[in-house]
Amino acid sequence: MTTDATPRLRADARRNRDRIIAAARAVFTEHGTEVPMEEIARAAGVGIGTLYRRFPDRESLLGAIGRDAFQQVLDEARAIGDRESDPWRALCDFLLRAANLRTVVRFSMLSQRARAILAADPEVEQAREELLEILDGMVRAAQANGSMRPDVSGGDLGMILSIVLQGVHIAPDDIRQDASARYLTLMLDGLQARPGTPLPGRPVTIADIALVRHSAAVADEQTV
Amino acid sequence: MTTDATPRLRADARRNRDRIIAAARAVFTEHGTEVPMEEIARAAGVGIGTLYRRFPDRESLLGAIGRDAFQQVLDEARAIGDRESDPWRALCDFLLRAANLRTVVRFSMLSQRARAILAADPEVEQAREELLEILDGMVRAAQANGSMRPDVSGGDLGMILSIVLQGVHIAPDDIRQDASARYLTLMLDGLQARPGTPLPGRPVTIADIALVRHSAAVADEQTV
Amino acid sequence: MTTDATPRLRADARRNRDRIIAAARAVFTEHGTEVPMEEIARAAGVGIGTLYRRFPDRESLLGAIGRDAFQQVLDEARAIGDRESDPWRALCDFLLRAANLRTVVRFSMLSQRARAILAADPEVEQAREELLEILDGMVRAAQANGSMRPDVSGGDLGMILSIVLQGVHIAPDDIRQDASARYLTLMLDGLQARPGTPLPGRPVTIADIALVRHSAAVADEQTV
Amino acid sequence: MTTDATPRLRADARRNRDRIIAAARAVFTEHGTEVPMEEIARAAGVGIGTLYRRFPDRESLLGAIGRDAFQQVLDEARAIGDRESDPWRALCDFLLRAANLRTVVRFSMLSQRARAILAADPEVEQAREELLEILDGMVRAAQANGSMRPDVSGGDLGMILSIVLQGVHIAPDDIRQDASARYLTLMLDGLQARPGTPLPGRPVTIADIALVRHSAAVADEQTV
DNA sequence: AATGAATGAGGGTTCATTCAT
DNA sequence: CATGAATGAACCCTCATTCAT
Repeated sequence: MTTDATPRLRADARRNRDRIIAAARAVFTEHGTEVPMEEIARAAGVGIGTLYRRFPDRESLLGAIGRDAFQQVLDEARAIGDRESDPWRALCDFLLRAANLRTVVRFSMLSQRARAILAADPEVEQAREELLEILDGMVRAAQANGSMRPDVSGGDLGMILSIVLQGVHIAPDDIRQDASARYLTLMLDGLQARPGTPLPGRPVTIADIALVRHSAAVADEQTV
Repeated sequence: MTTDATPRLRADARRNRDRIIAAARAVFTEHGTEVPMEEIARAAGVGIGTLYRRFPDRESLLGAIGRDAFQQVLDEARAIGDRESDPWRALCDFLLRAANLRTVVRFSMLSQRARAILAADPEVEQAREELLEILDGMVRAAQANGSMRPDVSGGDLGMILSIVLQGVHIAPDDIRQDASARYLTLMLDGLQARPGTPLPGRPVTIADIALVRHSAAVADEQTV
Repeated sequence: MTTDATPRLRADARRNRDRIIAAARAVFTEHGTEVPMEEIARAAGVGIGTLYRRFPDRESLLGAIGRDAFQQVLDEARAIGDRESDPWRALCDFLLRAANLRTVVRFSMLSQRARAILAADPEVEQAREELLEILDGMVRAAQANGSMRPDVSGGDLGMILSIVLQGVHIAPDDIRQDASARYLTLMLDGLQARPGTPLPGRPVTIADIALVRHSAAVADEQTV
Repeated sequence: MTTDATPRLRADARRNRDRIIAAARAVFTEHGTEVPMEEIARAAGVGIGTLYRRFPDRESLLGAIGRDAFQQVLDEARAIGDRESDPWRALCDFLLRAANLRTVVRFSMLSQRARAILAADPEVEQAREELLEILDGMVRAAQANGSMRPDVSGGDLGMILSIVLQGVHIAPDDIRQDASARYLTLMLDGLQARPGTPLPGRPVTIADIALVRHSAAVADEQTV
């Protein structure tokens, strides 16, 4: 469940670590990344001291969850790449499945702080880059065989994924269940349009959004 | 700039009030709705006491900004309705202009707390409802004249707007500038598709998302 | 209403001053001497600025009220001394009437701060001393003619007055109305007892309690 | 020292809790119930955080002290009832001993807030009621055997106790030491007087002062 | 190793007092 | 003069983190 180089942990310590990560993921997702650490400890059923023994501060906990999450999405992406030969289908498939993993990614967008932490984590950064590469490959291939409009690039797909995965807060539960898939599908229909309406801005390449570290440090929380 | 029933305020007090609202809007947008009040005061160039004199707590400040923001968007919507006779063009126009106002709306999605405050404000609620009605009218008209796919409803547009206005955090500034318009345009192309890919879920009506108050109270922060 | 050497005040200023004193007396009595100054201004129907123009700080307001109150009690005491020749009757009369003025004195017991302010006010101090002298005279005379037990002194009567004027907080209104008079009467019956139960401690002279300034400064709020 | 249902506290925590209660009792008595919490923490020799961990707010601390205090007085009352067969002697004994505990009761009269808190505490309320019952029993018995004047009732004794326990603030320390006992003794002599001076008001029954909750809520701080 | 107690810095809010209108 | 706006120091309380049991 984690990719840390955790040398060797007593069985019970290992168990505690996993419970903490799972609890933190749930609590962060539900109440934001600024919840009291004590609440996480409670949700994990451990003492606050134990939580701090495993994760010396909030950052390290966020980092661990982020690594975990990116790794899962990356695995998914690789699997799809291996299995699906039609690039458009692969892209749709990946986006919709990534949507299924959205909860594990979303908290990374909740706070400036969380973002900075993830951006600073080399392991996260690397997974993210590979993910973008895969997306870019799918996009190029789909454009090459004419199934996708040509005025977008791999980075646009990353942007779209980010946008849709954030979810909405204004709808009742049942509608939220389907929301990501529903609006991703609309977006995908838009991506097929040829000729489509001219798009404002310019194609966003994966390089444009690769170096979160620097741009984000500057641009901070200003969002769009 | 505000819609409060502010009976009569000395000129300097009035000026301060406006500066506070403007500063708070900026700071909330930039650093989230939980920033220290002191920071808002500093940004507004007033003492913390002045801030509290005008807005007895964070809620009331959030409420004032929210009322302001919704009012602006609503005015825009009405103006477009009056001016533009082609419903599809009206819809595109409105969405893209609303995007220009996104920063003033976005903070309402930043925290559970902010959401609850806005949902509890009758003036906000009313503006929101009228906004949805206008959207719904545009959608019906556009569908009636064949310029929009029939498997969506007014609430879907509300959802789309919400999603896109949240913005992304992963891109450098110049790209974020255009992001909303760019992806809204893609989405609009998807909305023209006939026949489009079958959409997961069901059409979201404006009634579905009208009563934020209750559904949100239950669903809380879980988001999609 | 005041004894200040207030040179000459415009009629409206004078009116404001009196309204403030009256309002402050009421508000202090009802809510303690630490109420927000703003509340006093509101009760007086003046702006906070006006309040501060007349009384540069809380101390001076407390002082003014205290001087006023002591003066009233002192006038009463003198009048009784002039009118009543039987010392026991004079004493009873005075104590019971002072009880009627208790609200204007009581706040001086509410807070250490108020006490210190009054103790530091020469005018108050002088009125207080004269009051004690009068009490002492009554006591000596009553003891001389055999109507009062001999094992008490003038200071004891000051103590008793203080104690009873503080009132109780545990009773409903109607009972509180009569409480001071009722328990003072009991106390007076005790003071007639000859021979009475031996009293703990020693007679408290007026000298014992004259120099509030010093003893109180040390003993502070320790109360009994 | 406390009657809380404190499940099981680590030894050091227990020790801290007791130190806090003791310190708070002293500080409240000395400086009023509105002293900064920090001062209490300092007096107890603990950090402010520890204080708040044990007592989540000022109320709960006041409540704990109040329960403690009433319990002690009640125990005393019961013990005297068991040991002393002469009702008049029992009464005197009790009043004078309760006087020894006055500091622990007195703060309950310092502020409207403290009073409301105590009134709202069921445990306090119950102890108070039992105390009044005991007093009432003593009064009736003493009147039955002719050792007390008949024109008073149990509630009067409650009133007297309240009044005298409040103490005085105008005397130097050595005199304050004996004050309660001294003036209670005078009062008791008054209570023996047969026939005594007719008392203003009417006998106060224990029922009259039993329901602090309601009457006090209305009458508030107006005191006598 | 796990626990939960202790700590204190930091943010929210109030209010005494000063100052511009 | 009267007014009410502006200010900031002070106090309440929370919570991240450290440390004794």
